[in-house]
Amino acid sequence: MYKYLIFDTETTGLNIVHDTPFLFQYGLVDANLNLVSKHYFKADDIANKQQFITYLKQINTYVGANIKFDIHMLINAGIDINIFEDKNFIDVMVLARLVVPHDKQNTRGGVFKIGLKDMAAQFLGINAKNEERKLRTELSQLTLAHKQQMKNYFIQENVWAWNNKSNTTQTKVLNEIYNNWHKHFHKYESLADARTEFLEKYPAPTYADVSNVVTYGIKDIDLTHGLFKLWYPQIVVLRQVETLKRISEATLPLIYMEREGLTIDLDKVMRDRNAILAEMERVKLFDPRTNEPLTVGQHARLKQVYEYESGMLLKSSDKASRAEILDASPTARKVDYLARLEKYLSTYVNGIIRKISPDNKIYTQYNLAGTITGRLSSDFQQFPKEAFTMETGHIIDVRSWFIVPENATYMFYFDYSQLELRLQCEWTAIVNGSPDTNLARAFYPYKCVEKNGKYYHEEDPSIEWTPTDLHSLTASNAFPTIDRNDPDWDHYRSLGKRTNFAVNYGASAPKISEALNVDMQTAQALVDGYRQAFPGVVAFGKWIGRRVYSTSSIPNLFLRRYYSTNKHQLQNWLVQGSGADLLLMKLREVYNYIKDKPHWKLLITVHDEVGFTCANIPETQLRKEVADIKQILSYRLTAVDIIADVEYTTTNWSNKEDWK
DNA sequence: AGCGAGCCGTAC
DNA sequence: GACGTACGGCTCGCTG
Repeated sequence: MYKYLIFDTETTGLNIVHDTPFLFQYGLVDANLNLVSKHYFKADDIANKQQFITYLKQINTYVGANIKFDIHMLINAGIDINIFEDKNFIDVMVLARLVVPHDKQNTRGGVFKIGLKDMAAQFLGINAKNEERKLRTELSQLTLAHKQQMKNYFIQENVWAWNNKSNTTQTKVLNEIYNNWHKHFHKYESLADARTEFLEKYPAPTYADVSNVVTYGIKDIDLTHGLFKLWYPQIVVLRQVETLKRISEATLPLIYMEREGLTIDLDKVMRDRNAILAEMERVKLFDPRTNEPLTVGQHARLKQVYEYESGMLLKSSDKASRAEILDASPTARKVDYLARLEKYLSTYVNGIIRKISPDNKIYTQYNLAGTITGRLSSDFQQFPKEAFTMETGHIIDVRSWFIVPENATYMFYFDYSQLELRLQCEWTAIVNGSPDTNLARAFYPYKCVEKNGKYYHEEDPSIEWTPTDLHSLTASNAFPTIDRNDPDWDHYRSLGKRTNFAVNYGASAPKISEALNVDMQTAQALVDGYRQAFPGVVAFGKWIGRRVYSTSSIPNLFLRRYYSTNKHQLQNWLVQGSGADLLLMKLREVYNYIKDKPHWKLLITVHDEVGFTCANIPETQLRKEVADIKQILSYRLTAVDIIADVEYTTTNWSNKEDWK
């Protein structure tokens, strides 16, 4: 009788492993998508919880807004994770991405607001923002009171050393301690114990302490149902069934991955933090005109300073602009260094300290609806690859902080090789009937004749096949008079490489000129060199240009449809989105493979790579299973194969090396 | 004090 | 209209 179960939780916080729900809301929905009844119960209400679990078991399709988060909360509330095996997960945020016309989602410069309240306002005409505002206002009042209570506690415990200072100073100190402890704790060591004791005795207020949380929570069931009823039928109409199913099947693997977390070498993070703090203490920034202190974030003022020191007009204060006046501007040189220190301290060091759990792990959520193409997004996607050496010689290597967890021996990284280029090659084959020759020859001896185990170009058998050097090809087309043995060839090849990337992303000559800092004539030569090298890709673009006039949508290689007429962006979406859907599909397949092999655990995924931990198993078994996973991840297209390279480490992420 | 836009820097 | 997709931190201006 009930076909769909909508649920939502209100929780003590956002940590997917350590926070718990205090309120559960759910709704029962029949086959006609009508909401039959709504229910809620508190965490200690055993009888109602049992009833809810019965529904969880009976009903096969769950509906939610950011449903993965609520599944985590159900697990944290003690509900058996095995209940969720083989269920269907429908997330209204995912429905939005599949159903709302993509040109409408694509507010260039802005963001498509995908939060429940925003979508309810936009698509249901229901204004639920007031309830949310009321909730936030009340919580913020409770939090302010709690902050004052903390100060009083410090005074009472005789650890508050600022009574003789101005109110402004005291407020600043209190804010640093209360709101931004993860940034400032090194300045208040003598307070650390008292602060911990206070927070244990008097925990910070949460949504649980707010008066309207039940009405707020139950309203979310209505909003979620409203969007579900509006959009779910459209999934069939708009031919997104396969994609919704693929996303649903990737949901539980991602939940397991998210719960694994990343293990941090906190001691090393702290050592690096101290090194950065000391260096930032040494290198201070001042406005040369006034001697006032400056921070690297004051872009507008810094731009004035750069112009003052160099006598040149700049269009920005960013790294590229600084590069133009580096010799003339001491401040620009200082900012180059200081901005990097600041970035590493704020975003990586303090960011990890803010997020780290008592188990020395950091957790994240992979957003299934974060991108227009279908890529996952997460805050694990931008940890710097390169180490950076400070002027003191101290090396900051962010990826070295991520270590093999205690219950494992290895971390493995399966990284798709040239994923998007291969997908682009496949597209050229699909739309032109045969793949772009030079692109295909980068991957295999396409249109070659075999002789004695060697391959020779079909059109000129005197040329032996070697994988196309795509970047040199563009460069030699653009600069036909420059020989590959020229001492400056590396420079020209680098221009070719950057052009290939930029043009694949849709750049034309003006942007090439700007980005590569070459004149328009050179930029045009590079673009022409690209087009001469890859005529199949050019034809792919033209094909899209025709298709947008004849159909309302174009499917990617895994049948996710993009409802758009934007030829320029579609050319990228079809490639990037195909990679995204391949990854979603493969996450499920490797999940199925390791299901009966608990020594393997999903660890991380970033667009074209999947990471695992593995316990200490016999070498022959390990070799076989790594080969199996590599095989599962590979995918045979019509024109080219998608394959994964394998790397591993027994120490930390930075030390990973090729698996042989 | 809270919020949002804009800027910058990091990833694939 | 034209270098794609993201996320996080900081500053600044606006609002109440």
